[in-house]
Amino acid sequence: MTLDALPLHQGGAENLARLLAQALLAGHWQPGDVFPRELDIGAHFNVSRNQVRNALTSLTAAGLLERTAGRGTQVRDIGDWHLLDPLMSEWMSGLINLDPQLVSAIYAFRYSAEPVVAGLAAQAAQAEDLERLDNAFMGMEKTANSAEARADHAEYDVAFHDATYRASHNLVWRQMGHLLRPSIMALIHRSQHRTDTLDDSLARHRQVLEAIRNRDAHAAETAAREVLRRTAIDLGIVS
Amino acid sequence: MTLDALPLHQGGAENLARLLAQALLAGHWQPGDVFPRELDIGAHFNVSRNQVRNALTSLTAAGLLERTAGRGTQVRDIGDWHLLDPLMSEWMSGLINLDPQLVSAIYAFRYSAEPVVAGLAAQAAQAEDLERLDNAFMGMEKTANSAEARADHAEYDVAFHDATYRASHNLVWRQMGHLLRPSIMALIHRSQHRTDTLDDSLARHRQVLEAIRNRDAHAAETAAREVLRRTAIDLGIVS
DNA sequence: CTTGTACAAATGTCAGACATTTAATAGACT
DNA sequence: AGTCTATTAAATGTCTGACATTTGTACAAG
Repeated sequence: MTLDALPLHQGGAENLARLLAQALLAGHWQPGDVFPRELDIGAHFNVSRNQVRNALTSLTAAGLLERTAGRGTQVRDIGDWHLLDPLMSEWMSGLINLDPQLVSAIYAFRYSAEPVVAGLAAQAAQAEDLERLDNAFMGMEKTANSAEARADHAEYDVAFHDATYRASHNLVWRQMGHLLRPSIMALIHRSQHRTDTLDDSLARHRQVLEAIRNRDAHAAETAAREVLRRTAIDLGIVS
Repeated sequence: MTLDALPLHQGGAENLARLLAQALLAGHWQPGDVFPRELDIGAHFNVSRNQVRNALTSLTAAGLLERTAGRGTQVRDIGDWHLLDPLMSEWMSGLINLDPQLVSAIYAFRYSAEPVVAGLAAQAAQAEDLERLDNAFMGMEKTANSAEARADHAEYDVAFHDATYRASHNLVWRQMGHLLRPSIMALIHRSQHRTDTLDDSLARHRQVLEAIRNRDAHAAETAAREVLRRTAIDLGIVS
């Protein structure tokens, strides 16, 4: 893999890190591949070696690369990537073509975790949490039937899940929800959205909301599982 | 707060970052305080400005600091810290006096998450996973009855939980297990360890191991919950 | 065939100058 | 007196070139 396929970069050093990270996340390099040298990267994008080093430092901190003096830079195995690193989270936002292995791993995690979170939310939710969930759900309803509001619909969908994590009133789960934001967004963007599937998705979200409002932890778990089953169908993981 | 109270630093730039981070985690600076300038830090520790900048870059990435050109470096609010950042995890290891609020939040998270993880492990564990769990458990047994092997016992305990997360064969859960390592270690160190409670703890861990070996997801969930109930008692959260 | 040496290539580090951003200050005009 | 503007100082951000250190390789001596 060479740098030629990458789009031209413009802006600060953060953009360079983002650009390279997204190429890695999309699977343009295989684990074990040697990464281009600092000077080559700098020459290709016409930036100083400093900026290249700053960008590579970020990628290394996120576990994407391994650098050793004299040997060069290598792409690390996916298992070593720091998926929960906020940097990673930021880079994944806006990225549509995720590595399929990542997509299924993130989906599997959410399928196991979100029912628990919804259950906790049913026990711990307060008035302001319910308000957040309500707003997000109403936004989803409002934007369901127009094609041009699709981006807004995705935002409300993410906001709904974020509000669920937040309603658990646990610091760790709340961080998880924040970190998963872009992943959830990516999953939503990969989903097929026809009119009938959207109606079904809305109905399942509504059941989560109602269960949390009724403080019924068991029902919330079940409903959250149903939402994710719908997601699996839309993703093409199952039919 | 000045730098004078900090121990002298020796070694690479990583040590400097660790030193400053642990000072922050110990509460030596209050949120909103201005952090010393690059040149002052460099002069105090007798290192180049480059090393200081590298260290501060790490702390900024972890959400501990906020730096703006011209204004200086500020300590961010605790709510903005990236608790799940691998860097943070590394810096927390070795710190014993965790914030009580943090302890209970982490315990609550584990109580909700680990049963699910154990269930996944029962479904997905392979031969090598069982071997890791076996080794960790046998280590726990071997070090249970001697006071001087207490540190080793804690290591095996942590290894057991890490192996459980790993056996789930999910990339995200595996990362969680890795990130929770120092937190789990801190919880173990806070626990009371008398002989009878240790026997009870061992018995409950054994049931998790057996359930995973028998591929019984439901039993694994229940057993994991029992292990954490024991932990809660040892922590003094419940009696 | 092994070992040692020299060399090349890559990342790591340093020092200094300069750029940019921000806040404070002094001064001029109304 | 008050307010706007220009200047200055202080901090972080960036660039550049040189040098240090680590690693892999080629080659020759034993």
